[in-house]
Amino acid sequence: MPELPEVETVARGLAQRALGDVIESVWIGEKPQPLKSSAREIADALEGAKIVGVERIGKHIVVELSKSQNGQPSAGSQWIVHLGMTGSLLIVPADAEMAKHTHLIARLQSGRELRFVDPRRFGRLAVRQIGDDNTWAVGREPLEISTHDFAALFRGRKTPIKSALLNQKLLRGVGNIYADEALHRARIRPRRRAALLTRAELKSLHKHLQAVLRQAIAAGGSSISDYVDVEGESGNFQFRHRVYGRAGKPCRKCKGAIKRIVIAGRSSHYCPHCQK
DNA sequence: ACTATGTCCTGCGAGC
DNA sequence: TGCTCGCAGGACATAG
Repeated sequence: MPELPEVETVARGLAQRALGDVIESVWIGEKPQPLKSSAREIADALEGAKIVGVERIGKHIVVELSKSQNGQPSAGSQWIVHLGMTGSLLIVPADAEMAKHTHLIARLQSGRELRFVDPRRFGRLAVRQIGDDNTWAVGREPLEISTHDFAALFRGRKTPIKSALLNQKLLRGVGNIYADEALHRARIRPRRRAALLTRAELKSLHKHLQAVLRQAIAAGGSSISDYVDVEGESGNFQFRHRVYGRAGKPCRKCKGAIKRIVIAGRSSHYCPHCQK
């Protein structure tokens, strides 16, 4: 499922392949749509707009749009895409077959199409004008936060460290896979109360979280479920998972069995020997 | 203010 | 083989 590294991969791919292209027209599917803004608002913002930037904020892809009306550049807007669990943004030839669960098609001036496909419909699409409230962009970026600020996030929190890592209001972009992987690398059990971690443990967690996210980005993300990048390519980081999805399998460090437990309704994987 | 839990949604795999 | 059932989980709503 798309977490920070996967969303970063998609955003980079989109920037590489679609920057400067113009959206000529937009088709949005019927049925309950995975939309935050209305279909009308989205179509109005996208049609005739040039893609002038793509960035990632947490798990959101932000597509910067620019329109000119009567030669005058109008105020910029942003198309915000959250992939949910199973969403993908794909750039395909216009004659490519339409995949099941395609919810939006943006026809590009270059002749290609940008399509949003999401079987489980946990994904969300929205548009906003520059200057609109951006209260959705809360939380700190895990790859930018200092060790000191990172440690401060967990002060006084009784919740398990695993849950705290998943809380997007604290850190944005960390999901179930990378929370488990970072905790294993930092040798911390997922159920430990966040506030009770030692300074050394928090320092280690900060270091390993950043490292695992960077390695995953370099590997094009983890293709669990149906994650693929804009060209439909899978990532490779799933082969380097040490705990996620490896319940019962031997720990790569100590050979003991990886355990699976449920924390706040989320599956959590760890090594009882290596993690304290 | 914080924490815990239920809900959404569909595909897939286990089990019979 | 063909069916049912439970699980997967990010964000949000709701309850405590």
